[in-house]
Amino acid sequence: MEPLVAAGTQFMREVNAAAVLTRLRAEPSMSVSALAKAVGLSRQAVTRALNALAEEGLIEFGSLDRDSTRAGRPAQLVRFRAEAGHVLGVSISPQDLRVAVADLCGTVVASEAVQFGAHPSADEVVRTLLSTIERTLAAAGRTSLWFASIGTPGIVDPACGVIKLIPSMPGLTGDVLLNRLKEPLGCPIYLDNDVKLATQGERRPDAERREDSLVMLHWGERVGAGIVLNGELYRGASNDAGDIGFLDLFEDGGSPRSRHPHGLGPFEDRVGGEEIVRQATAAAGRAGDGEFLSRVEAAGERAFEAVLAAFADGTPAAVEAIDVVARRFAKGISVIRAILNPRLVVIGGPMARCGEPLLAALRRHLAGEPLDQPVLEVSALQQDAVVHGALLHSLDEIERTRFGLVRTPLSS
Amino acid sequence: MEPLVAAGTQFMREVNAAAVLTRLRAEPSMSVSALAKAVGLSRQAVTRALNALAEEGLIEFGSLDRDSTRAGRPAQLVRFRAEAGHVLGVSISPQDLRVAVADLCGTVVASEAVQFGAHPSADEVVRTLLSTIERTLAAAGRTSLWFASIGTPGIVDPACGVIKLIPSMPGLTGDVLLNRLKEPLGCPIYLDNDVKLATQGERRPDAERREDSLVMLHWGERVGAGIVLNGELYRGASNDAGDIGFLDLFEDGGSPRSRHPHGLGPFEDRVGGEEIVRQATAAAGRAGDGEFLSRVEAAGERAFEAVLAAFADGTPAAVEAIDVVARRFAKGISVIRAILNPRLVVIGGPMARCGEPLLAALRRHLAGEPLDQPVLEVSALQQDAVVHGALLHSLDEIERTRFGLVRTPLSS
DNA sequence: CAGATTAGTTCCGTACCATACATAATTATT
DNA sequence: AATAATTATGTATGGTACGGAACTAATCTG
Repeated sequence: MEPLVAAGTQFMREVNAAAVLTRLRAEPSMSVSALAKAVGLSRQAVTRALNALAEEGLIEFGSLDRDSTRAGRPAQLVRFRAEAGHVLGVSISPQDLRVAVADLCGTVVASEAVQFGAHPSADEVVRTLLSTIERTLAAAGRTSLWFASIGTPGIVDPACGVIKLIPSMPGLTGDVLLNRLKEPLGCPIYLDNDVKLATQGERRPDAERREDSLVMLHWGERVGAGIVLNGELYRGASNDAGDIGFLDLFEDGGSPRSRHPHGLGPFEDRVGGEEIVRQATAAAGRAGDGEFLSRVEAAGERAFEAVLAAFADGTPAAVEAIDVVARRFAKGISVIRAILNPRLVVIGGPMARCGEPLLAALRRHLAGEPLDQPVLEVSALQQDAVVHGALLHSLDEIERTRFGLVRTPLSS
Repeated sequence: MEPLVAAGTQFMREVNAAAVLTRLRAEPSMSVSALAKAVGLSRQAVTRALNALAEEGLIEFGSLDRDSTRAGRPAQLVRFRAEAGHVLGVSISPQDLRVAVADLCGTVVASEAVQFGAHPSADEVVRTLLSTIERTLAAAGRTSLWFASIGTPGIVDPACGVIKLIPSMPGLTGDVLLNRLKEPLGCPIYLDNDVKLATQGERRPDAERREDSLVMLHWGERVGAGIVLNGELYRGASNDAGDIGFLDLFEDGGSPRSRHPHGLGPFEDRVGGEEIVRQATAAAGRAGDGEFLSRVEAAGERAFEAVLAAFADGTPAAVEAIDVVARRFAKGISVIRAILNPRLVVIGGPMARCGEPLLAALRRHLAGEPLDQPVLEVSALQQDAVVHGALLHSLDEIERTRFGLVRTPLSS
């Protein structure tokens, strides 16, 4: 409800061009007359708009519609040129790097993933990123890049593109990433927390989006939530809404450990990767499963992944451990439910690999709750969730700034 | 971003009229030239828009600007006719009824409050409501009513104006209220839960509204929350977001009572009015304060209010009791903080009467939290919070439907 | 009282859209 | 095969809203 002003009649044309384009983007191709009928304008108004759009390269007049069985002069087909521009989605983590390029319809035209060695330096990350992006763009063909969205762990301020805190890759703190990518990419760059971007990727794509509400729970070594309400990401007053690692739900003093080991919050401490490993080894010790114990021991830093793999195999100690933390995690979900009442809760992050058995455990622990519980899912995209969310964010941004009504409004 | 279509040049005029009106509403009166400069249109365009608006009765050409010290022809002043229409705000509770009428600028021009006897019947409520509205409207003078918003306890579906569940006044269940008011009021009627309406009243009135986030915690016999995020009320997937009475934070089994007495949720059971009375009598028993005990006893159904009054007087047992529940309540706030990170938390409902001492207790219990905590306030409007929120909602609705850009768009 | 200054009004050209009519290309009918 | 019907496109005309320039109106200043 910004105070738009219709200064001059070209405003009208822009409104109509936006409407025509929006309608056309929903279809592979349409005739001018069909567009006019669908959009509610006269044919000639649509033609004018289409000419302007063709000038911009956003649409293309195709061949005649010879396939139609109907009588009469065949229609001139018009097509949205999805290849007129491309968007980039990037996911950065200490383990790997994922890059994808999509056209303006969201179709992924090229993607690549690169694994890092242990503890890559910031410079290595940036250089690998640049070369990977270059290769991916080359694979996508000669394209103009319109927007790039990048997800990283840690605390990010998307307004100025600055990484505030990133313990797993401290070298990326600040505007390093933005500065070194700005020139090579030559398009607006959006930086945000990976969980928040991934959450946007889980939104409903259809018309009901504005009504949608969902919470994505990243569950791994640490725990964090991305929150989408009324169809848009909610950030919170100081940009850390969804910091549920700091939920303090278990005051019964189950463990005598220090309050916040390694900077973990109370909830993470009771359901995160470290606790899962602890629970699993304890369970294995009770059951006398020396084979499993030594396997976890051998995994060293990757003990958590070893437990997850064992869970997939059905190893009893791992199953028992994950059931223990699932009970605690369910309590977190019930709290989120009471406050937010979301339609959907998606489990993402490493724990998503546990799949349906994990969901079953969570549902079991939630069964006694008095309120109706949200739909529970495991992220279908797994490791690609962040890249996917980043691509969708880029497309949203394009839609808002280039295809939307709010293109050249004069504000009062 | 609805697919608006500019069909015909009159669309342009409507957009411009809306812009002119929006600008004018921010000022007591303005000259045409000043408006043109402020809005970015030519003088003629503004004049045309003003003529149309004057036709509708929304503005008025006033006297010349004789106060101006500047040289030249004095300007013709234009004024927004706030008295062109009025809106109604109503609050219904089992104890009382509050009605207020405001003009289109939100200035309250008449209001009235009526106390009920114990347990009024639905018919009594409706009849009292009708006569009170009639008196209030009469006091406001000859006015046309544009919109009415009504807040009631219980579960309300605002989309269809139906009260789903209202244990304190079961006779109002269903569409009774809507049906009996529709004809006499002769304007759109909006029904919603009282806490949700009151919450909207606490939103920032300024331009930052779209960024604002706040939680209003109704704290009385029962506990519920209203949530405003990104400047708009958040309802949740099944319309019961903020049902924090059902938070289950205290699993240490402090009390051996049955799980959900009187339909109360676990959190309400540990911080609500009944528990406060229990704590207060227990404390008085320990301290041997027989005078206080008998005062509470004598209050009968109003024991909770007696304890609140005692707290205001500084009676030790009441202070002690409220400190106990404040500790528990603070835990609820910290959970809300971790998930939502709101800018502001407002305490409303009966407990708001405890004022600053209560806030001090809550802040004390929150001091140890690792995350920065939101601003804590007590509702300044107290019992008028719901009427105020209802008025604001009515005005918002008017702004959206009559003053906004989205007036007569053709949708595709 | 003349000139300066600011405000409001009138006229005209431009741009947009809608309606109506003419033309083009195809299918169905005779 | 010629003609009618159908559908899509292209072109002319009229109405309306905007902006700019020129003009009129009302006040102040010297």
